[in-house]
Amino acid sequence: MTRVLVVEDDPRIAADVQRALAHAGYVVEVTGDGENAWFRGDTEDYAAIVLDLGLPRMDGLAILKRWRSSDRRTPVLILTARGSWAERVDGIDAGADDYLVKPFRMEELLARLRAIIRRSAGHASSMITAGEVTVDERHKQVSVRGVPVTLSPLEYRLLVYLLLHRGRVVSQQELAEHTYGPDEDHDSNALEVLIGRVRRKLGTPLIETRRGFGYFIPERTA
Amino acid sequence: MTRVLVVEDDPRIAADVQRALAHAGYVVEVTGDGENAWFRGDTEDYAAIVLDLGLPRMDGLAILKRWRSSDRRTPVLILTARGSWAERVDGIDAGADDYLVKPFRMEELLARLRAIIRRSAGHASSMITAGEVTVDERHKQVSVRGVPVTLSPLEYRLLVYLLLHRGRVVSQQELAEHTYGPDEDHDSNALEVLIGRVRRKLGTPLIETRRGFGYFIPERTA
DNA sequence: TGACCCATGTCAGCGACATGTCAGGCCCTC
DNA sequence: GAGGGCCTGACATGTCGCTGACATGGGTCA
Repeated sequence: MTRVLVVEDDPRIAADVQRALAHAGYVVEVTGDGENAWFRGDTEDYAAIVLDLGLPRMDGLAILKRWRSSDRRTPVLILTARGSWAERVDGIDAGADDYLVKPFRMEELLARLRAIIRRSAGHASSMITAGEVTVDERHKQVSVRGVPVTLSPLEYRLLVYLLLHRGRVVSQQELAEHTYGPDEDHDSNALEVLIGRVRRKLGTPLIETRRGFGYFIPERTA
Repeated sequence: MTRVLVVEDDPRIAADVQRALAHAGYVVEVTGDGENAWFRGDTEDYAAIVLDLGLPRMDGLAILKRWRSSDRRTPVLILTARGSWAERVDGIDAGADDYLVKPFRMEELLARLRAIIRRSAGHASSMITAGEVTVDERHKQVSVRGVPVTLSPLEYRLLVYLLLHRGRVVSQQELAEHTYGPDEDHDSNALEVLIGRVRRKLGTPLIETRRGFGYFIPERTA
């Protein structure tokens, strides 16, 4: 099963692409909204993302940069109306894996998509491990020393984000943004409570507190 | 000797397909007339049938349904100009074994034809099993511990999708998209009701709920 | 045509769980 | 040792998913 996210606000193109991809055997999800796209790309697990530049609400390049800066390495294929060289460079710089100018032939989209998925196949693993804790993205399940632990959606998202950024201190604000979504006000201590619950469920010291800076999961745990 | 019937009224396409199939070693018969196609499919014995929708005199889907309702199980590959999801679903529901959108590459037609012929040769590749539940995709039949269970079309589609993706958590949104088709409004709890009905009919715990994540069928069931 | 049947959607209520809020306590830091 | 950052338990509220009952609507058969 191969899931692909299509981010495109023109409904006609979106429908065409969706049909072609579905027919090629992908499981396709479509969104035309930038915020939504960013959030899904950040929290869900896709084999690849087809990203239109020029979206309402949030620019495609901005979304891509945010994914990359938070370490989501899902391969991204950019679509753009204009084919200017500068824009192409911007896209590649922002971390796109390939680039396609509209209008394009559907076969070409399919070919390029296959290519970037194949290329990325060597990297992606859906298991994340740190210390005694293992996260299985396919099952959305966490285990400690092999024993399954049930986390709620928010707890899960928080833990995965910290794990993806292990070896680095993650500030409360950053963590909140990636757990709850963007532009959520947070003056409360909900995040601290959440951290506490995750710690208790894991039952093993994993998430460290860096007083005044944020939270931290060590890179190598013996 | 492998006979294939091609039902296609566009003479150019018909000629192309005939040439390609003949070249691939099939014995090819062509007709562009719906009545005639139905009659031959009903009385002759083909390894497979390539069926264009949108024929004069008798609609392709209607032909297919008549064959199926009189128990002709010859594998059918549908051709259609439009690739709408609804149409695809209709085709599959009517008993088509596969589906191809025009324009298509001849290699793809050949590959899919080989696939449905091989599948129909009696191999179990169209059987899905998980735990005590078995689904025979060819005959669209579900049984639990060998006892047949009757599912409605929607229930069946939902179950098959979950089974095809067993070992992975499938979100409600994804499941709804593949059960009802894309761009359907989804504010109701119809999907939950459907899940409930499938569970009751199966009578055995198979579909697990991952609260907040989606539904899940385990990969290996003892 | 009318009487039924089946598939499906809708709704309301329930129970369980998820999450936010708050208050008090701990502990590090200066 | 005072203050602020962080933790934790208890509680309140919200949300999710399940279920039974009913409504609807398309098909079928006499």
